[in-house]
Amino acid sequence: MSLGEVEVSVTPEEKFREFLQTKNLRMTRERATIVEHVFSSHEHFEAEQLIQQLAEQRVSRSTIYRTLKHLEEAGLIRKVARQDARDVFEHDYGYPQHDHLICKKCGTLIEFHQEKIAEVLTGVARDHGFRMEGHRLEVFGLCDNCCRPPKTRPKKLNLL
Amino acid sequence: MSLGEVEVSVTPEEKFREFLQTKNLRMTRERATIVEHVFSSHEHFEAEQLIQQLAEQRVSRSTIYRTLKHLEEAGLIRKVARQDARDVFEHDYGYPQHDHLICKKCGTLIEFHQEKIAEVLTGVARDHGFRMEGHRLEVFGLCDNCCRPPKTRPKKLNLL
DNA sequence: TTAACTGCAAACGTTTTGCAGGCGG
DNA sequence: CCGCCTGCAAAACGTTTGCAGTTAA
Repeated sequence: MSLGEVEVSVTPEEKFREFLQTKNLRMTRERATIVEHVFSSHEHFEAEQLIQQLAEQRVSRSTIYRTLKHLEEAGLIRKVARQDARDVFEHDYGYPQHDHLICKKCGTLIEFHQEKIAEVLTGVARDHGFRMEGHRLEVFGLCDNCCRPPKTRPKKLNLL
Repeated sequence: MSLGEVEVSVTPEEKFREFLQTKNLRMTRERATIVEHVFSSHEHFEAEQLIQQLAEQRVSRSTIYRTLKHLEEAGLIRKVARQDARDVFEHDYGYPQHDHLICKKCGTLIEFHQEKIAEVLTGVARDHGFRMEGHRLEVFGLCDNCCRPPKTRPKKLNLL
């Protein structure tokens, strides 16, 4: 998306395979299908979407949930937000660190990057003897579009 | 807690009553009981805790969930995190703005305040034409205690 | 060969809802 | 009084799990 990509030496599939090996787990057709699909675009996604999109490739609901867990543990994806009652994921591997503005009205996720935030958090963690491993920052509000309601610009001299 | 309190002119109960009026809702015994209980301490809490603690005061599960929604809409409380599968709430009214370090091991929530974060976010929002209303920042990692595993400091010259 | 994997359906835990009676303003 | 409120039990929701057959290594 807008933030560009990070140079990576290993494909997500390979990285996942390496992770699986360290855990004595196996690369299966289903897992390969899921990683490939997930990393075929940089969109945010939810479990339910994958389930529907991968149904015709014969990947079951359970396998998708189970694999998402592994992908998260492998550091390939991460939960970025919660919308309605569902977890929203995105790539964590091969994608620069960033956070999100979340429109309460239309649900759009706008990515942004601000070095300062990580800096501040590093300091805070140090002050508390906290070993920081990551963070999730959700900024709520109204996006540019939803701010100005009268999108329906009434053509002058209509009825009346 | 550690961050002190904010000077407020209106009690939470009063503020809630005002909110209810603007929405044509009513202050009932159950709602009063809940607000009072929630604001009797500054602890983080979950719905289930309230349900158990207020059972003897005859407040039902449904009423608690329904009231939590109202309290959140009224700006009296906010969701600060999700632990296991449950939402964690805290006071939003009469309590200074802050964020949390969350220990992945013991679940402790450590509050911290950093002016810089709000500043940065204000700038980011402006740049995106985003009308910011609030944010939720969860910093994951290991707390001071859980960092150093050998808490069981073996007394020198014990066995052996 | 064997331990990990899969799909299915049933189970789960939290949160929501329909309903019939109760009560605040 | 009217319309919002409550408790109850059942439903809904996303997610997890037990199981018996399947498959990677």
